[in-house]
Amino acid sequence: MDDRKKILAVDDEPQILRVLRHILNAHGYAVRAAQDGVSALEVFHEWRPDLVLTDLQMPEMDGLELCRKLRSMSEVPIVILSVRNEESTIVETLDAGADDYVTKPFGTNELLARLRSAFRRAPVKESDLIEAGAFEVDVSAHIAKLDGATLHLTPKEFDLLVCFLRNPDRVLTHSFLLQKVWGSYYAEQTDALRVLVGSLRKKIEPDPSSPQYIQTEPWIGYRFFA
Amino acid sequence: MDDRKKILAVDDEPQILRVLRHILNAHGYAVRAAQDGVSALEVFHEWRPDLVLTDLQMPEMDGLELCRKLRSMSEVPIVILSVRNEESTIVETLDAGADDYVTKPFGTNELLARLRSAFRRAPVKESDLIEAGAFEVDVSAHIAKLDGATLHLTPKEFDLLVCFLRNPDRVLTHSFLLQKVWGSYYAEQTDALRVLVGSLRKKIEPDPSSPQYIQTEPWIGYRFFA
DNA sequence: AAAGTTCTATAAAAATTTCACAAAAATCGG
DNA sequence: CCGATTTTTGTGAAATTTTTATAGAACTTT
Repeated sequence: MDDRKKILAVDDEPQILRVLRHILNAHGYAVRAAQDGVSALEVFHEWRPDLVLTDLQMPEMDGLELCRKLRSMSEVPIVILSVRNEESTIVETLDAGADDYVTKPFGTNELLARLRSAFRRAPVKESDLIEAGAFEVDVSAHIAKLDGATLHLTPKEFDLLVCFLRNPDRVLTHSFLLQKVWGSYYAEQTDALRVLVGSLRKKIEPDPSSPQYIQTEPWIGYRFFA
Repeated sequence: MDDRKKILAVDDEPQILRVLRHILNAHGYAVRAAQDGVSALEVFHEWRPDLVLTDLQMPEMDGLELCRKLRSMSEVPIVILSVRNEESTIVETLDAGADDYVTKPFGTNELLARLRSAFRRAPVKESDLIEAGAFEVDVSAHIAKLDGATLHLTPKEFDLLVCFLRNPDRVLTHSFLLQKVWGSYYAEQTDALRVLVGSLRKKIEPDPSSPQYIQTEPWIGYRFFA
């Protein structure tokens, strides 16, 4: 069995892809390549890489868009490799969910060290199937059931529920939830969080006005009991 | 309750620390500073920051050593901020467990974006358990139990209890408690402290009128016995 | 156009502070 | 040492502040 870590490299220039493949292979990674965002997503679904290393400038779907798409469905580590070094681009990309940003031309050893770092802090492959109490959730398939009945949740509601199911009993602060569900923390979004909690309660609580699963901890956040 | 994220900034130049403190405060972080690795570790233990932002070159204990020490005891996110930009230094530092490496002079917005990114992928704060007598408190999960039964405490009551549990058997002055629970000392707040002690007693004392855990030391403060 | 998300306004709830007054503790003059 | 006086403490309840819930409008995305 091949237990090498799997890296999906995305760049529109075949030459760069060749170089990357060579370097990464030489350091014990399994590599697959894609030349644009759309095909990158296809490979991602089919191959389930452990990390995505991508350029920004690409036809079909650029790196920023790819980043957002990936983040909406996965916590896979994403490292950007780009010639663009304007601060605004870097900020925008990191806020879109990228984990690191390396500018070309890149030092091979630094790139490898940054990849190791990205792998190190990657979430331990969380099981796709979560069962807790009457809940049953398949994360990658985006299916959530309560007492066997399918819940029809929007993407954000789904993310929020997963977040709760993975951290039961403990208080989850507003900022933690904002970060996990929205990807970054902006205090102004606490309104959106309240609304989201409200709509999730409507779908899972027998009596939303006296919640049994999602309890509010005033001033701090919310606490979930399965 | 202050739910700002706590950043420990470490640099031997006071001027840089001032700038960092200013920037980070302005963006909603709570900041504490240290000028060398040894005092950084002390602050870390006492304050439990959510992230450590450190320079490499420092007296007493340099950034690399600090990084290793921190990693041996915690998964706190570490971001390095250094003038040194040789690839070998970056590689060495990242491999010592740093999560990101930003070179000085730094773009403020990029630094902030990299901090957001580091926060985003930070693991759930490791639990910080205090057990004393019949009390069992997990500070980061905000769970407090007495004889196995969950206590339903408000944020200030919780903070006060933690304060007592961390300083058992000795007299805690009013001003000390005000400082710890309210974050600052205003003499007018002694009323609030009295009321708070009263409401905590109601929740933890078998007989609040003759307290066994929280004893008052007239003219001085309170003393807690687990 | 439909679905999802965010924003806004308002009412309700929760926590905190202030306040009044009785009880307890210390101070002080005798 | 003792009682009067002063200061501090405990406590209930009102007042204040802050946070939360929620409906519906506005905005975005698909």
